[in-house]
Amino acid sequence: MKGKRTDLGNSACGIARSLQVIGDWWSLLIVRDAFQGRQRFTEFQRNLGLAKNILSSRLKKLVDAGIFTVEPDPNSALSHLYVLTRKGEELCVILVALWQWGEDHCFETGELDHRMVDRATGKPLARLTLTAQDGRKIGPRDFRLKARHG
Amino acid sequence: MKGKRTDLGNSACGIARSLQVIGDWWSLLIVRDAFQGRQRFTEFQRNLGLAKNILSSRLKKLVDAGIFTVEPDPNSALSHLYVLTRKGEELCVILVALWQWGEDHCFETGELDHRMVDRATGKPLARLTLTAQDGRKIGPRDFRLKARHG
DNA sequence: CATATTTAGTTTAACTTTGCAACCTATATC
DNA sequence: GATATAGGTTGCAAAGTTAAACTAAATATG
Repeated sequence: MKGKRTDLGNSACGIARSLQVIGDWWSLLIVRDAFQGRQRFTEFQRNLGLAKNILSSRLKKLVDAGIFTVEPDPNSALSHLYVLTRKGEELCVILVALWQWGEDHCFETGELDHRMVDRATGKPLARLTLTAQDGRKIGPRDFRLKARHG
Repeated sequence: MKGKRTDLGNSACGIARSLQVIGDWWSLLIVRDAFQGRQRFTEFQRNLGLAKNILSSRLKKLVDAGIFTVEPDPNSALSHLYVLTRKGEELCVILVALWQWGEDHCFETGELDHRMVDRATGKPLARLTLTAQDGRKIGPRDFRLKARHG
């Protein structure tokens, strides 16, 4: 069996499992657009500029994975809406983590003209930081994976 | 120009910029392995089981992007070490966000046998949560993108 | 010293996935 | 009835992935 993308869906690693679902090239960008209020096939397609067959297959995969549900569109009988589930909404942490890292490391100074802000106050979100159970902030080398039983 | 992957590197979106760098199928898994202490080509290759040419091109891209530096191996003149830079270490937040989401949504109950723990205490990390500047925890619908100047 | 092994790749050939354009179907609107 | 819109499907070309073979240098072994 050659040329086939490795299946990470049975890995013991939570990161690999997540990537199996949302690690495709367009998936997280579709979810990002959904957070910005887009709901229809055509809205995603126009905004992202990806081919319709790819969008179709990604949406199918995301619906199968329980990240979107398909709802009827109250305004149009031939259109339907892709609505984020709870599982999909919880991807917000990953999106913000990606945004903050990109903001820090992937723009020239002054190049970035948007901010991720609190809807209530319009002020930027606080930075996501790794935190221990007791509330201590911890650094990038202060965590590890631990087997549960022995 | 057909069949070519869209370049997200000039997008105004921080998420798209991040994905341009670390959105490839294997890149974040290589970084994950680096956090677990792996440093050599062969260690990555054996552990991840990916083809060597793919590992070679991913490592090249990650070095170019400033996520790894190549250092000489003090124990072997023909081996060298891939060492995470500061920029690479700051991906920890993204990895933990992916881990926690995967832990919640991508395993059957009892299937997951590892935990992401604080190295000092051995206890699981606190959950990453979106937080406003004043410390309020906010939900998945309480943030948005805002243009910086008008 | 000669041979074998290890490390870190590169090259090649077969195969899979992605991407674009063009086409299709069903409903709605003029 | 003609046209537009939403949401696809199909066919083909390009790019990505794989395993396996091959290089080349450094080290280990006999």
